[in-house]
Amino acid sequence: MSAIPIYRLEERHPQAQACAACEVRSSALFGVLDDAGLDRIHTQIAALTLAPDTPVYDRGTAGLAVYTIRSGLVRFERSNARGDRRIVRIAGRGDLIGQEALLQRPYADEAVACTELQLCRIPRTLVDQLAQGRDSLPRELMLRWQQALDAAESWVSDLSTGPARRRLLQLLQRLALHADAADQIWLPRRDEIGAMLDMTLETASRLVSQMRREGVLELLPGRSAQLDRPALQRALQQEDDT
Amino acid sequence: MSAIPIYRLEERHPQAQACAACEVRSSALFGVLDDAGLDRIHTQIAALTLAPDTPVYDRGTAGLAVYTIRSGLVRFERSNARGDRRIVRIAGRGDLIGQEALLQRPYADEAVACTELQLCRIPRTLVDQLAQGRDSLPRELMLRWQQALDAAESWVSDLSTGPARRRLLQLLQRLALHADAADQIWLPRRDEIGAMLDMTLETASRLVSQMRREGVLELLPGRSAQLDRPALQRALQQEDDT
DNA sequence: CGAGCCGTTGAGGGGATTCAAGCTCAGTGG
DNA sequence: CCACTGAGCTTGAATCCCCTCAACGGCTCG
Repeated sequence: MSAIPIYRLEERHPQAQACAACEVRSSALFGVLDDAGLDRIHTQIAALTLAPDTPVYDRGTAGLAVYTIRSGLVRFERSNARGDRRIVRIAGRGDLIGQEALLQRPYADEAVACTELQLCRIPRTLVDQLAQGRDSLPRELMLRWQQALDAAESWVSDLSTGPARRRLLQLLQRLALHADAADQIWLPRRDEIGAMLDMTLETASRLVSQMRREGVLELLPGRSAQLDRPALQRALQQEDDT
Repeated sequence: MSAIPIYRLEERHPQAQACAACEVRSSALFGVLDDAGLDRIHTQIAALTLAPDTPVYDRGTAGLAVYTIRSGLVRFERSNARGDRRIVRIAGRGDLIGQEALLQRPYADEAVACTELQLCRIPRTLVDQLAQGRDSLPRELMLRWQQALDAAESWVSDLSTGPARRRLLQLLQRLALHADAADQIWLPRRDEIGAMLDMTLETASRLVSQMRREGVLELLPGRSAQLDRPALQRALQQEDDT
C-alpha cells in the first residue's frame, strides 16, 4: 500500500499524479511550480500520445494550446510558394512547442510527430492565468521573440532552398521590405550575398549581373540599388510555376 | 517659441524628448508606455549611431542590453566548425535585437550593421525593473523562445550550409542528441532527409548508403539506426579541416 | 602610381539533380 | 498460397548547375 492517505489519493486528480511524477518536470515549463501549484493546474493539462507522422497542429490554425514534449521528436514543416516543403526545425524531449498560441496567433509551422510522441497539452488560458499579466511588457517581449523565430525559420525555407537564382530573388524581395521611399534597397557586397544564400561570391556576382541585365535591378553607387518591383514579382512568379 | 513651459523643458531629459518624438515608438518595445512612463525610463536609454560594417555585439559576450532598431539594417552572423561564416538572419526598423541579454545569456550571434544604423540601447536592468517579475513564468517562457530561436538559426548555419555529405553528418550529430540508451537514433525517411537538408531523396539515399559502408551507421528495422559516435566524430572532423 | 579591395567574366571540373530501372518488403485479395 | 501492388530504398547514366581557379578592370587610398 502507498503511504499517501486514501483521501489524498482520491482527492488528487490522476493528472496531478502524472505531473508530480513527470520525468521532464524539472526541465519543463512549469518546473518552477511546487506540488501545491501543480494541484491547481493539473485538471487543465492533458497527456497525449501520438503515432509517427500524425500532425500535432497545422500551420495557420488558431492556436489554443502549447505543448511540452515528454518523449519523442517533432518536426516543423513549411512549404514555400513553389510548393516544395522544407523541414525548418526539430524539437525533442523537454521542448515547448506552439508558443505562438500564447500570443493568440496562428501556428507558424506544421508540427508533425517523427517518432511515437508523448505530449502535454497546456491551454493558453492556463498560462495566461499563471502569468497574470496586467502589465503587457512580457507580452511585448514574447511577440518580439516570436517574430525573430519566424524570421529565422522563413530564412531556411525561403533563402536556403532551391536553385541559386530563386534564392537571390527571394533575398531581393526581403530586402525590398526595408526599401526607402524611392524603392532603393541596400544591396550587400557579393561575398555577403554568398554568406546569406550559401553560394560563392562569383555565383552571386553572376546572378546580380543577370538581374541587372533583366532590368530587375539597377546598381547605384554606395552599395544601394534601384528595384523594379513588378519585374521582381514577375521573375519570382516564373520561378514558382514550372 | 514652444508651448511647453520653460521649466518643463529644462526638467525633461533630452533623451525623453527623443523618445517622445521617436518615429518607431508605437511599434517599439516600450510603445505601451505613456509619457509619464517614458519620463521614468529615459535616463537609462541611449541613442546610438553606427557606421556600416561595425559590430553591435559579438557572439559569446555577456549581454547587458537589448537594442531597438530605429533605422537601418542589422545582420546576424555565425561561423561553423569549418570556419566559414553564414548570415542567418537580418533585422530592420522596429525590431528588437539581443534579447538573449534579458535571460543573462551570452549573445547567440554576431550582430553587425549593414547600413548606417540608429539604435536605442536598453539596459537589461531597466527591462527587469519594468517587468518586475517576482513570478518566474515569463522568464521560463522567454527561455523557451530563445532556445527555439537558437535552434532555428543553427539549422541555417549547420544544416543548410556546405556540401551534401557534410550536411548529412551534421544532421546525424543532431539526431544523436535524441538517441536512446543504446545509441539508437531515429532515422528519417530519405525524402524527409531531403526536406531537411535541401537535397533530393536520391542524394540522401546515396549518402546514407555511403555512411553505412563507412561504418558510421547501421540500419535497423523500423526507421531507426545504430550510430557509431566515434566514427561520426571522425568523419565530421575530416570535413572540417581541409 | 602602385597596392588592395570589390566586382565581373571565362574555362573547366565536380557534385548534385534528373530520369530511369530494379530491388525488398508489407499488405491485399484472388 | 502466391501473384499483385505500391511504398520506400538503392543504384546507374547523363545532364546541368554551381564551384574552383584564373585573369582583368574600376575604384579608392596611402
